[in-house]
Amino acid sequence: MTERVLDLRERRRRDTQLEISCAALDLFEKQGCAATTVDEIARRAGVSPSTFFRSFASKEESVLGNDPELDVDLHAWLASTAPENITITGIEALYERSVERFSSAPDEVRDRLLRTRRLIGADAHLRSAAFAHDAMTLCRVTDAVAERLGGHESRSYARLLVEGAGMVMRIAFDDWAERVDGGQDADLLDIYRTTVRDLRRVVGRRYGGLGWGPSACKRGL
Amino acid sequence: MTERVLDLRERRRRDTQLEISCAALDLFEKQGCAATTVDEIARRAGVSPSTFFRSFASKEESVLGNDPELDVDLHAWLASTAPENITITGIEALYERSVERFSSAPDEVRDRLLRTRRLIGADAHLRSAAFAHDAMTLCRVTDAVAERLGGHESRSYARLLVEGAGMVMRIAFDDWAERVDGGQDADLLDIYRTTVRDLRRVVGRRYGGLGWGPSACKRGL
DNA sequence: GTCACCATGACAGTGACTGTCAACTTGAAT
DNA sequence: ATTCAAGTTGACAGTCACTGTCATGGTGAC
Repeated sequence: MTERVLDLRERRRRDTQLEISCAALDLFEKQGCAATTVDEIARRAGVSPSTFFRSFASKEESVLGNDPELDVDLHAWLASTAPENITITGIEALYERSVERFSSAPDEVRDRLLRTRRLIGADAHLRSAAFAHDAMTLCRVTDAVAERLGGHESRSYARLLVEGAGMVMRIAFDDWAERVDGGQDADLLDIYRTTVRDLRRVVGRRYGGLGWGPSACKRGL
Repeated sequence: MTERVLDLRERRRRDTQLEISCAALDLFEKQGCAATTVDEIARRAGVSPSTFFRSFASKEESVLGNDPELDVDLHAWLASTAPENITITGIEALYERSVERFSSAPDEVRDRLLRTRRLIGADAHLRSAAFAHDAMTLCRVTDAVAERLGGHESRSYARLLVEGAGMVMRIAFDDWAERVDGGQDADLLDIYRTTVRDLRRVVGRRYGGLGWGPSACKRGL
């Protein structure tokens, strides 16, 4: 069994998955996620429901993709970076590369992302599913980061790093979709960088530095 | 129809929900969430499956509670705070009050929270559900905050505020459960405050200030 | 006592998801 | 060309989550 075989089958597998994702996206846009059945998606994609569930765990997952290169980048980065240099800045840089990949991807790919985030913005149920989907990804990333951090920092610290950066990415995507839908010709990379900076603006204050500590809260209400 | 009626029925309703939550918690601990059916939970709680679904949308939701007073606090705070004073510090203070409520709650209440977070830490599927559950709550909070912020800041900014604070809360809860399980007598409120400070430690650097910007990433890999 | 209201349970129905099995495809070895 | 091995697929049965409807019964108000 040479590599070529695996590559060939892998490629076919991805083709099928793409077919399913596109079918699901079309149907979700046309009639909503709730009103769409897996059978319908499978039929439109030209496969059986069995095959659908071999590729995706649920109809929601079928439109929620991941950037596979992100994983590769992450592990390369972790391997080449000393624990004390593992910061949110580094993880944000990884995500920025991913954003760049999307920005310079063919229109078709960028369009699919846009349509997906548009659905997520419009459908609460899908939004929940997207969060759940992210949670699993982020958990894997956190495991890898925490392991590399070793005793340097706690697992909670690793979670703050990873989930913080993930949050920024998620918000940037949604903001981008919202702006594009609003008629602006928004640039995804610009928005991502702005959101990263906004995070500093949001968090860049001392805790309790304002008059609104918990005690003031008690008094005020 | 006086208020007393509503109050009485509401109280009974809450009793039923609590009964269901406890039954679900027990069963999830004993045999896992996946191996537990809604029928089983309902039977143990002494209600019909119909009644179960009248209270909770899914078996996962049945163990994922919310602090109802948080909502009250939030709206009071928003009403009494000028847009330019709406910061993450304020939201963190609200959450801190909620944490205080839990910290000083009866053992039984605190125990239920602990057991829930323990399950969430151990079961990936439940963790996803918890994220999805949080997503809906955070979205409502974001709506309220964004409305109050008005034109002052973008919706993305509001999301960073709300989801950032929510992330800290979530991580603090899980950290607490993990420590308690590890044998330490961890204090929830201490952990929450530490996590809030850790967020500053994580984010308190300039973006791109390290040698690991995106371009370095391209070179290095 | 009676009325209005609402909570509950029974039930039927749909659709998500799982596991299994037989048929088929395809690259590889002879 | 034939055969083999491995993996992919679709068909099918089964379980369970979840929804909607309806009749029943309990409860407080008058």
